[in-house]
Amino acid sequence: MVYIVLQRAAREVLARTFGDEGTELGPAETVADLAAYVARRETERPRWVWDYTRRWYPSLLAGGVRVERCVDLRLSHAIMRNSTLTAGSALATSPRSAWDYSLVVDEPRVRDEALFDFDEADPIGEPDAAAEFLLQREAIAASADPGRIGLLLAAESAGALIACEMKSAGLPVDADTHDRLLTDLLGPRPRYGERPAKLEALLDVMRGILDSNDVNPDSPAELLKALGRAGIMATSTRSWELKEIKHPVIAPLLEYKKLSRLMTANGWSWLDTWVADGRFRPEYVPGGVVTGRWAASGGGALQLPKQIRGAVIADPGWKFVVADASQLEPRILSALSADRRMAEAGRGDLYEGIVASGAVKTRAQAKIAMLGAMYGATSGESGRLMPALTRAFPQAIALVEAAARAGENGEIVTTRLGRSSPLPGSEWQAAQGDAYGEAATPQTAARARGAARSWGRFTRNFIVQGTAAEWALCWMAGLRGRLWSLAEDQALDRPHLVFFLHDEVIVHTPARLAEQVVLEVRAAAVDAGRLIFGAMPVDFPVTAVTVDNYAQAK
DNA sequence: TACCCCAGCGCG
DNA sequence: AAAGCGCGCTGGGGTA
Repeated sequence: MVYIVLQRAAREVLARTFGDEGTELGPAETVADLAAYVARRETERPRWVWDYTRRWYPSLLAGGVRVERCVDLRLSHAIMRNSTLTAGSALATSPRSAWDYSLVVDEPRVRDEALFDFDEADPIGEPDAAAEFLLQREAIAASADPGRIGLLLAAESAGALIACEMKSAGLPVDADTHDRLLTDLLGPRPRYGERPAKLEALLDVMRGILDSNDVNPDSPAELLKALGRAGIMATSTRSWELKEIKHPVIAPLLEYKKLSRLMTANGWSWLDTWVADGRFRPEYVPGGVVTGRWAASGGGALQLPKQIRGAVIADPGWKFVVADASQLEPRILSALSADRRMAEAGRGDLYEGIVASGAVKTRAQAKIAMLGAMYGATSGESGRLMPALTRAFPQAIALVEAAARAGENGEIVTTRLGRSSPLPGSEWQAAQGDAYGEAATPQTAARARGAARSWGRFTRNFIVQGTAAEWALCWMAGLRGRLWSLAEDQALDRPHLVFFLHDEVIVHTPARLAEQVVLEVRAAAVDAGRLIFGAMPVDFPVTAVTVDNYAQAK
């Protein structure tokens, strides 16, 4: 494997080539035309090593240059700084440096988005990418499990490439259809600052029932008061609480809230702001969530409501292949814990399998029980089902229980591939101290216990959600390679990823290749399971459908 | 005016 | 069903 480390200098880019052993191959090169250089050396199939993919790759993509693989030094650094698999390495024990700052929200240098669009060196000074690269290679080599951490870093870096490519391609959104969907539900687009007809009509109905002409349903505090005056003693205006109340105003109010939400979050102004040239281009943020899931910013990409998915329409002659990993997190749990009985139950529909095992009576119960096991439910139906689930699958439940105990004790937990949880913050530590200190009271003890359990629920879920995120990254990285091989056209004329949502992807593909894409999506899922869990016989079935618009996928 | 926090709800 | 995990966005309402 050849690694080419790119480094911004004052006016140009410096490229240094390294071999597997960390030995430098040949002299450093000064690069004037980066896109041309990368395109030329990409034929060697190197790993491009750079500080931050989002800083380098968009301009390459804009120049028509796609790369197969990279090392994102900042994302890799963030993982190895915390991972129990690299604890004790020079990287993990060194003081915080520039390599630690990019993912810290409060860090002033990243507040300025322009920094990343800027094709020049950071005026504050460029950290030495080659030195960091060698430090990382050393940490991987000395790791307790180089294979796992290496796979995680490769998958994370592939994710960084995919995030840029998806933004570059964009998700196709049809403005006219979006407008029609809104008009059907809300009435025609109102003038700025006005409510659409449907909301206005519902408001009239509510005001009539409440006998109040100035109630503002958009203000929870005001609404609560108005409900109180009408004799409705709710403690909040949350929909699920209102649903339990029998009163004529509830039905129009719930409908108002639903439609109002659509209007504000994904209405006309959403389209104006976030969709341009028929494409929705959110900023995906790999590693943006503490568990390793992606975050996104700009238009709420990961919350695209079902109501408007019909406006996500494939180009003429193209299709969407919408694929999601069925029941991913419980399957991850059975693989992580090597619980063969749960793996057996997951041969087909996992929840039906749990019913067949005799643990619970209905599919709905199986689902609630599994969610409770992974989230740490203690009460309600979910809590009541736990003992039966534990009897049926002791090995799987023991794994999440151990993770919960670790968190309650303030310890770290680690995913399958090596992403470790953060330590609880100083407030948490202080609360634990208060429970035993001289000033301890029943109140401080209860607060400490509550905080401990809460952190335990976090670590319990961390290993499952985090390992599921690793699976999804491996799935998507493998799929990206497979899609690329399906055609010989220009990048955007080949099948390509346009959307990712934790356990679901959308591929935009020429219609003639859709059937093949479905096969690749499934094959990539099989690969991902093998890569991460080896011979452990856990199935990761994928539901994949070929559609013209996103709403047609269930 | 510019921020910050909260309540509420969308997604997995 | 409304207890338990992780997010981002909006409008309201407060403070500086």
